[in-house]
This record gives sequence, C-alpha cells and structure tokens, in this order.
Amino acid sequence: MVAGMHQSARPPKGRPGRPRSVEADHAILDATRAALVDVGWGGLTMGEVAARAGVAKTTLYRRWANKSELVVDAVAVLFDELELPDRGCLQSDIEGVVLQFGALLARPETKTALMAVVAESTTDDALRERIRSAIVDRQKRLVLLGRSRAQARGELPPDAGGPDGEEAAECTVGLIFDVIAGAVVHRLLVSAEPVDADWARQFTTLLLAGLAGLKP
Amino acid sequence: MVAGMHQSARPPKGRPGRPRSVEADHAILDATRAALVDVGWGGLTMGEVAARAGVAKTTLYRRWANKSELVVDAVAVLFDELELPDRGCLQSDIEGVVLQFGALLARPETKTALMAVVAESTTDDALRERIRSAIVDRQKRLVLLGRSRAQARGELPPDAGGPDGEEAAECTVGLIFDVIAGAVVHRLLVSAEPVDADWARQFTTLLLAGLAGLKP
DNA sequence: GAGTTACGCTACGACCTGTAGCGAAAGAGC
DNA sequence: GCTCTTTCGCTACAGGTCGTAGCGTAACTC
Repeated sequence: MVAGMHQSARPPKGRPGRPRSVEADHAILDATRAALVDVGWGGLTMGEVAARAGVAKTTLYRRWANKSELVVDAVAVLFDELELPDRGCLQSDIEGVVLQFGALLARPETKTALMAVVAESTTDDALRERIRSAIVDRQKRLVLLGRSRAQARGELPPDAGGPDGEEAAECTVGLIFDVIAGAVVHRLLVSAEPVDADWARQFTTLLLAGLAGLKP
Repeated sequence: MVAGMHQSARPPKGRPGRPRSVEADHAILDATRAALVDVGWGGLTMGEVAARAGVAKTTLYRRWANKSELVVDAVAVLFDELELPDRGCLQSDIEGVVLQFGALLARPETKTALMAVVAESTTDDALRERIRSAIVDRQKRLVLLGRSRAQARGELPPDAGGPDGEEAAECTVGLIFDVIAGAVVHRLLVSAEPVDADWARQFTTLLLAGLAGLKP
C-alpha cells in the first residue's frame, strides 16, 4: 500500500467515536475491482459492490459520493505499481514502461473504468481533480525520472539554465506524458490492438527519432 | 451530410409500409447533441432526448438499441468535418489538423461523449465496431493523405516496394494515428489543458524530429 | 383497397439511486 | 465502569430510468 490514501476524509486522528473499519475499505475496493471485471463500468452498481464486500450500501455512501469517485480510488492503487526499469538506455527504458503501462491498461478493470471516469470528469470538476491527484500526477514521476536518467547518461541535453528553463522543462514533461500515455491508451482502447514488444519498439523509435528519421 | 449513414438498418428500399421519418432522424440526433451539451453523458436519458426531439421514446428504441449507439451516431457526423489543410509543408499540415481535432474535441458534446462510448465499448463488441466504422476508420484518411502529400514533396521517403512494404506502411499509419489522436485526446481530456497553437507546434516538432532533436 | 410498416401514446415491472431512521457496536476520555 | 461520539448493518422509501408491450392511427407500396 502506498503512503497517501485518496479517500474523501481521513479521520484516523485521535478523535472520539468508533473508527472507520479499514477492512471494510479494502473489502469495498477489492469488490469494486472484481465487479468491474465481471460486469464492466456500465453494469456496476453501488448495491452490488456493497453486497460483494459484505457491507451495507449506506457504508459506501458514507465514504464516496458516487460510483465515479469509488472507482477512481479502486483503480488508482493499480497505477502505483508502475515503475521505470533501468535497462541502460533511454530507448529500452521507455519501451519497458510502455509495456508495463500497456499491460496495466489491458486488464479488464482498468480498461473499462479509466475512460469512464475521465468521461464523467468532463462535467464534474471535483472528480477531475481526484483523478489528477490520485492517478495522473503520480505517474509523471516516471517521465521525470526517465528524463533525468537520460540526461545523466548524456542521451538528452541538460535542463536549460535560463530564467524560463524550469518552466520549459515542465512543459516538455507534460507533452511527453501526453504523447506516451495518450498513444498507449488510444492503441488499446480505441484501436483495440495490443501493446506488445513490437509496437513498443516501433513507437519508442518514433518518439526518439521522429517521423523524419523513422525509416533509416 | 456525408455519404454513408451509420444507422442499424437502412430500409429506404422500395419496400412496403410507412417509411421512417428522415426529419425524426435529424431531430433525434440534433436533440442528442443538444442534450449532451446541457446535461453531459451521465445525465443523458433516452426519455429526455425523445422529449427534446418531439418524438415518442419508442421511436428511439426502434432505431438504436441503447444510449451508446445513439450517441455514436450523433457525434460521428461532427468528425466528418475534419479536413487536412494544404499549408505547403508537413509540419504546418500536421499542426493544422491537430488544431482542428483539438477544437472539435473541446466542444462539450464530443468531450463528454467520446470517452464514454469508448469506455462502454470495452465490454460491448458491437459498439466498438460501430465506433470504428463510424468515427475512427474514417479519420485515418487524414493520415494517409498527409503522408502521401509529404512523400510527393519529398519530406518523407516513398513506400517501400518490398513484399511487406504495404503491410509495414499500414502499420505505420496506425501508429501515427494513435500517437496524434491519443496525444490530443489525453491533453484535452485527461490533462485538461488546451490544444492551442503553441502546443500544436511543440507537439508536431516532437513528432517530426523526435526527442533527440527536440531542443536544437 | 389490401397489406405492411412506422408512429405516438400509455402503461408497466424491474432496477438503481441516494437518503432517512433505527438499534447496536466500537472506540476515546474520565 | 461510564458517557460521549461516531460508525455499522438493516429496512424502508420516493424518485427516476430502462426497455417492452399493446393499442389505434398514419403513411406508403402494390
């Protein structure tokens, strides 16, 4: 389990009253993922999650306002398993993380849930913020790490030292993140084709060399 | 209006019986888009669409099996407006289409609907096929056109003539499509930041020159 | 005119949502 | 131990949506 929980309120302080059951938390999130596998986002209901978790429906509503927020927390922990392997060169590092991300998104829970909550977040600002803090922003670390590692190896130029250097670097990180994550998501969910070693290599080559240098 | 309709069955043949009302078709699709703007995907109901269109709810169900299929047809026509401007060089052509695609995805109808139907399609094969034929495949023409135009200009190498040349070319087109569409979608819907001229230029530069040549 | 199909309307059972009220359980502080 | 506070499971509920069935009527073909 990772440091930060994403729940609405986190009362495990030394305050009076019966504390919230941590087992119930785990049971609910596990049940949510299991139900997503079986019935998908469209068929998921709060009642069924409660039944699977062996918990009253009211308990769910005491912690999450609706289905979307629950599902975000249920799948968020899966994304924390991602890590950047050190394979010695930037190309291999990127291929590795692309394959990991592809494998994660190929799982039925994440596949059906991620796009759904993103869709819902277009009309729900609180949900978008929750997605950002619980999932998206946490994964930018991979881009930052890979970037600094490549800079240390001399594969990428170091950060510009100028006054706007830092801002430009952050902007570039966002761009790279959108390109990598976007391409993998689109390949898997829209084009519905697998993210395998061949595709990862081809994509990474394009990312590193560009269209101009694609066919040497 | 574009050549092919995407409806389930298209009976305007010379067959007996009362023909389906074309005005009802348009009214329903218009009402669907309008309702998407007002209430978003989550708040959209078949009953409301019917009421807005001035049509009985049963009429909707006679043509579309569910909300997802209706929405796919409602937004599909918007994507046919995309076209590849001829601005003289590959970089400008790509920037132009990226900006167009970004503007289209920034509209509230498409923003809230596209991800939702894709999410639903992960557990509904018929829906995925409908999305593919009504939206996705139709836009690959842009990549193909831009590619052949760039080849004619000498900006990209011509198709390999070998036995696997055609297959490799098709594979590359798919890759480029996933990268462009994926990056724009991710930027707009996940990162929730605008696709403006600056970003389009930065992204296109990365796409053409690659990470290696990003900061000259 | 006969046959066929689409339309609007109403009604309906099944389901999901989100909330309220209750008594019981599980902690903190004294 | 005792009180206070909060959570828990349970039941019940109003409101809304889904998708279908049945009916009489409208529109079109042959």
